[in-house]
Amino acid sequence: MKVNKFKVIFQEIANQIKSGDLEPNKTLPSEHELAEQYGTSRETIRKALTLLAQNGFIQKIKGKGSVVLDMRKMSFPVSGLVSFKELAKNLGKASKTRVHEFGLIKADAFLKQQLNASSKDEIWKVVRSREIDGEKIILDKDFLMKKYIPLLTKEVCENSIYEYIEQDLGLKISFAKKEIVVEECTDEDRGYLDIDDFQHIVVVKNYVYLDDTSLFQYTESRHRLDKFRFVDFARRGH
Amino acid sequence: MKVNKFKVIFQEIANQIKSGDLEPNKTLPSEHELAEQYGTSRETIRKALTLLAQNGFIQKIKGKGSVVLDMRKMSFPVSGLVSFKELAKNLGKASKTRVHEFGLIKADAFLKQQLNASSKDEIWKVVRSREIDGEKIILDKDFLMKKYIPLLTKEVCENSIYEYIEQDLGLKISFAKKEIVVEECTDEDRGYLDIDDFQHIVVVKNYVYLDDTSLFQYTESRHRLDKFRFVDFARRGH
DNA sequence: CAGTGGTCTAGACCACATT
DNA sequence: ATGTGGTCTAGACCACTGT
Repeated sequence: MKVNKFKVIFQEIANQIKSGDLEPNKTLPSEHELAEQYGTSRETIRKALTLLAQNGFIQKIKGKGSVVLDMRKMSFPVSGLVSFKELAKNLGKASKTRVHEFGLIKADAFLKQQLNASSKDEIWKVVRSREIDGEKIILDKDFLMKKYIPLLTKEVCENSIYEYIEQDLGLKISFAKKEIVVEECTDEDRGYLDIDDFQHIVVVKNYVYLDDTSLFQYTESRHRLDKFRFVDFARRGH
Repeated sequence: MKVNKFKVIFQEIANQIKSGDLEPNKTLPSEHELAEQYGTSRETIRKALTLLAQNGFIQKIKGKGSVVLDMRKMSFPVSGLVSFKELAKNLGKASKTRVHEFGLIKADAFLKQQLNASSKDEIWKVVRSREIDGEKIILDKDFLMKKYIPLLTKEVCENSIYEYIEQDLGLKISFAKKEIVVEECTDEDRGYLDIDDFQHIVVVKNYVYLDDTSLFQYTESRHRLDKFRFVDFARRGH
């Protein structure tokens, strides 16, 4: 495993903040002091602190120092690019995944557009429902290019597709375009989820790319209205 | 105005990508070449490229180079921390703002919690509707601490509160916690917006902080279901 | 092999806040 | 005046990709 000093320092300080070991509204040691403590150069410390600032852990104030932000008020952002398994683990709730559809299909017009696929591309289609605290509230529809994922099994889909792709296939999931909209419920939604009387459903559309910029997955994550929650930390671009 | 080499380089390359001058899927000149071109050190070039990567303009690939991503497919993220005026300008649509409520109030229980306010804190309350293409579809409810914004006028609210805060007051809006949920429509929503038959409304809650980490604003931006759209660019686990 | 980006260093100068 | 973070430099070594 590759070690990066600045990532290690980022993690250590992040953990100290999460555990409350470093208290909100207090300042960290100065960059100079940290450089001495960790036996690195100041620029390396600065890379770690930049990561902390980007993730909402600290605020750097010129002339003063790096102030620890109150993460409780932040109720941590899960906005990025996380699999359901990782998310459920963070939430610490009982969750259950059911695979309703699983197989290889040809790209139709819709998928050709979403995935930049050609007519002869084969695509894995997976439909899964997610049950949290006894209610089926999320429907995940995944479409993965066979070109990049040659083999997929139902067992993998019951666990975590991302875990399989990253750990077993050694591919690197890198970035995604994410879009959140509200649509009318479909019969499919009503069939697989506990929709109650809701007429609409929140749809999170993801276009997911690998390391080498190839688009390999299109995903629709359909959330029951009342259970949807998206938390983000944003900085203002100056 | 302060000039930062790496920000200038970031802007220049970003503009070249936006204009199509630099084509998608081609690589930028190497960091070494760019350093020569701009007459800077390589680390400075790297800061600019890091910004480009974080904002979805390029993908850096070890051993190969920095590949220009296809921003058309990305249909520009407006996820961050932007005022409605900035957003409307980006969209290029006809928009109109109406101020329905404007005044100073005392912090009630709800606001005390949202803004960490005490009983004697005074708070500006502003309620505005936003009309786009002839339809009133967004209701913005703003609460600002008088402690940080001593004076506010109706005219400012009709233009842009952020512009006033940043340009006239010289305060720096720095970061925000953002939360997106769906709620049931209130009578207030129906009164000020063209809600049609929708039962629910998308609510974006913002807790906005200044430069010195003080929480100065709580905002609810209430969007009609069918017109809501949130686009984001996300990178996986740094 | 040469060329690329990734990490790290030791030092410099600046702008800002506090004393 | 001192200490803080912000920017920038010139160079080093590494890991990865292509030929």
